Amino acid sequence: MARISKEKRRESIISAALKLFSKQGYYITTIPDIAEKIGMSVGNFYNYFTSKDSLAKELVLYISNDLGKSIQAINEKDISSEEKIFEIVQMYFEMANKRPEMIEYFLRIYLSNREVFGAGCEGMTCVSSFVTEMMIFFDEGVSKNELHNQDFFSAFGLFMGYLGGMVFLFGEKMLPESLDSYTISISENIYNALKVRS
Amino acid sequence: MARISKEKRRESIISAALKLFSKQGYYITTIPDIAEKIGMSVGNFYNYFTSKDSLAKELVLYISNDLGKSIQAINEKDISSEEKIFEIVQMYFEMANKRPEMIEYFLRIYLSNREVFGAGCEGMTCVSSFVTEMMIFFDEGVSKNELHNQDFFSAFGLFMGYLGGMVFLFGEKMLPESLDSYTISISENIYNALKVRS
Amino acid sequence: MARISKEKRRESIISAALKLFSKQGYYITTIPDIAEKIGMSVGNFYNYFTSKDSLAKELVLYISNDLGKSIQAINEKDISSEEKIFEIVQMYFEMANKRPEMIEYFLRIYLSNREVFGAGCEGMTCVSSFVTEMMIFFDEGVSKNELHNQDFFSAFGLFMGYLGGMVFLFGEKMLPESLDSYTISISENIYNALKVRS
Amino acid sequence: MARISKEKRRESIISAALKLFSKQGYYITTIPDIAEKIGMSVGNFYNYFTSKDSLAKELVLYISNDLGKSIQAINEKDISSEEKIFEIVQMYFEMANKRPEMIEYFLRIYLSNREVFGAGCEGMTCVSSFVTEMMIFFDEGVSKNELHNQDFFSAFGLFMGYLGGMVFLFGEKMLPESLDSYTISISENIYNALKVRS
DNA sequence: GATGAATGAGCTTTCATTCAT
DNA sequence: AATGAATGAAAGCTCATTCAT
Repeated sequence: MARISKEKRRESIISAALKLFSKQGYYITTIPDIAEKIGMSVGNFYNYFTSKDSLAKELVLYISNDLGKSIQAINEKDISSEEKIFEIVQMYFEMANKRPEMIEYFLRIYLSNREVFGAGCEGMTCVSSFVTEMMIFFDEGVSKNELHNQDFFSAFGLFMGYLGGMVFLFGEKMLPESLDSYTISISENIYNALKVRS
Repeated sequence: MARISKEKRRESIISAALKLFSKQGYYITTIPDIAEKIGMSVGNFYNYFTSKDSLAKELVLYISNDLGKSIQAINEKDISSEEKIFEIVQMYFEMANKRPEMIEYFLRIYLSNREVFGAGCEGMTCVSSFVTEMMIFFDEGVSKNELHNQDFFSAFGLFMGYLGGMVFLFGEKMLPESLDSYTISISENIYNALKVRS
Repeated sequence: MARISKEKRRESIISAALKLFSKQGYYITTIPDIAEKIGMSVGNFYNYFTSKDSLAKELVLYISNDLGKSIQAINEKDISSEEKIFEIVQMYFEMANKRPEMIEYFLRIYLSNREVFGAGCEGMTCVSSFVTEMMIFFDEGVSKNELHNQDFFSAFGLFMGYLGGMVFLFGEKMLPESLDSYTISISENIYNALKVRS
Repeated sequence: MARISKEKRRESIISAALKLFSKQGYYITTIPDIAEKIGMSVGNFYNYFTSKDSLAKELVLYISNDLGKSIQAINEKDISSEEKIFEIVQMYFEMANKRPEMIEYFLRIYLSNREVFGAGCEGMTCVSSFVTEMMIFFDEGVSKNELHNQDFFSAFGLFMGYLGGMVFLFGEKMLPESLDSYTISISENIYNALKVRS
C-alpha cells in the first residue's frame, strides 16, 4: 500500500505546510488543512510529526539549512566581499521569487511567533546554519580588510533586515519594480554601509 | 461606577492590548485576557471596540501616528540629513527601550498577520502617517543633495528593515550590548548607504 | 423634561416593538434595538416594561383587543352570517395590508414561541377578547340557523387557520394576486364549509 | 468506538433536533442540548452538520419529503377527491399524534423563523416535495370535475391553514376532544369548501 | 424619569490531538 | 502505516438586565 516512501511523505508534508503557513499564518492553518492538501488523513499526519509546533520548528531548520548551504557556496568562491554581497542579495531575491514560501515563512512565521518557537529554538538554535555562514562571510571580509570591523550583529541586522524589509514591501505590492531590479542598488547600499572606512 | 471617563477606559484598553499582543501574539491573546488586565468585564470591552481585529487595527493607527509625529519633529529641525538619520535612529531605539510594545507590535503583529489587517489596512492605509514622514525626510535629503537619489522604497527598506532587524535581535537577546550603544555605528551605516555618491 | 406623557411613550414602545418583533423575530430583536428605534435609552425602557417577555405578552393583549373590537363591531350589525364572514375576512385582510405587523406578530411570534408566552398566557388568557367575539359570531349564526352546529374549535380552526395561512403565503410572496382579491372566494369557501347543511 | 454507522448517527441527530426544536424553539435549543440528548460531544456534532441553521434546513427538507411521500401515496389511489381529502386529513392527524414533532417543527419553527430559513429556503425550495403533491391532488380533482376550479393557493391556504390551526389548538390543549375525532367533520368542511359548485 | 456603562452567563463554533479499527 | 470519528477545552461575541449618576 505504501507506494511512496516514508521520507517522501514527510517531505510532502513539509512542502505543503510551508506554503500554507506562509500564506495563511500559523494559527489560521489547521492540521486538517495540511493533511487535505496532500491527501493524507489527519491521524496519519501524527505518524510523521508529533505536533503542530514541532512541525513548525522543523520547517525553520529546513529553511535555515537551505539558506546556509547557498551562502556557504558563495563563501567558498574566490571573489571579493563586494561581489559576495551581490551574490547573496541575488540568491536571496531569487529564492523570494521562486520559492517565496521559504522567505515568507522566515519573516512572518518564525520571526513573529515567539510563543511557538520559544521552547526548542532558543537563541539561534534553529537558524544556526544560516547565521553561521553569514558570520563566516563577515569575518572573512574583515580579515581580508574589505569590510569595516564592527559588531557582527549590527552588520547582520543591516543585511538581513534590509533584505527582509524589501521582501515585505514586495509582498505588500508596494514596490514599483520587480525585486530583481533592486539587486544592484541594494548591493551597493549594503556594501557602502559595510565596507572598510577610508 | 463610571469613575473613569470613557476616553480613559478606551486608552487603558489600547495600552493593555498593545502590551499583551506584542508579548504573546495576536491569537494567543484573548479578549478575556485584555479585559482582565484592566479589570473590565468581557462584555464591556465590546462597548469600546466592535471586535478583536478592529482593536488590532486601531492599534496600528495609534502607533503609526505616534511614530509619524516623532519623525515630523525631527524633519522640522534645521539640521543635516546625516544628523536627522542619527536622531531618527536614536528616537526609534529610545522607543524600543521605553515602550517596547510599540515597536514589537509593529514588527510582530502588524507585519506578520496579513489576515487580520487585510481588510481595512490595504496598502499603507494604516501606516501612512509614519511612511509619509519617512518620505519627506528622504525627499528633502535628496533635494538638498545630501542623499543619493534612489528608489524611495529601497531606502525605506534599508532604514526600517535595519532598525527592525536590530530590535528583533535585541528582543531575542542576541545583542551583546544595549541597543543605544549601536546608535552611532548604525547611523553611520545607514548614512553611508544613503548618502550622495561621489 | 418629560415633554411626552408616559402613556404616549409606552405606546411608542409598543408600536416599535410590534414592528421589530414581527419583522425580525423575538430573539433577533434586542431591547437596544427597540430603544434605539424610538430614541429612548435602554435603561429607561425598563421603567415602562419589566422585561422583554412581559412586553411581548402585552403586545398579544393589545392585538387581541384590537381584533376583538373590530369583530364585535361586525357582530353587532344586523346582517346575515354569510355577510359577517365576508366582513371579517375583509377586515382581517385590510389589517394585514395596513398594519401587517399586527397579524404577523400573532402568527409568527405569539403562536410560535410557547416558551415566551407559556407563563402568563395559559390557554387563551391573552387572546380571549378576540376568541370570545369569534365565539359570539359562531353561536349566533348557529342559533339563527345559518351555520351548521359543530364543535366551535373546528369552525374556529378553519376560519383562523385559513386566514392565517393566506397571510403567510402572501408574506412569502407566493400569492399571484393581492390579498384583497381573494376576499370573495375565501369568504365563499368559509361559508360553504360552515353553513347549515341541507 | 464507531459502533454505529455514520448514517445512523446523522439520523439520531435529526431525530433529537426535531424533538428539541419543536418543543423548545430554535433559539432556546442549543447545540449542547442536542449533542447531550444523543450522547455525542459538541465538537462531533459539527462533523455531521456544518452549523445550527444548516441542520434546521435539513430538517424541513426531511419533513417535506416525508409528508410529500404520504400524500403521493394517497394521490395514486383510485378514489374520489372527497375520499382523498379524508385520507390526507387522517394521515396528517395521525402524524400529529404519532410524531408530533414533525408537524410542530413545520408550524412553529419553519414557518416562523424567516431569518433562519431565508438563505437556502427561498420561496418553496425547502418544501417543494410536499407542496407539489398538494398541487397534484388539487389539479386532478379539478380536472375530474370534483373540485371547484379556483386559485391553487387559496385552496392550499384553506387546507393547510385549517389543519395547522387544528394542530395548534390541540397543542394548546384547547380542543375538548382528540384530534382524530375531528377527522370527519373537518374533512367535510374542507370538501364543502372546495367541491365543485352546483 | 432618564442615561448608558457595566455585568456575566451563555451561545455557536473551532481544532489539536487521540484511538479504535 | 493509515483512517477519520470523537473529544473537550476554549475562543469571540451577544444581550437582558442593573444601577450609579
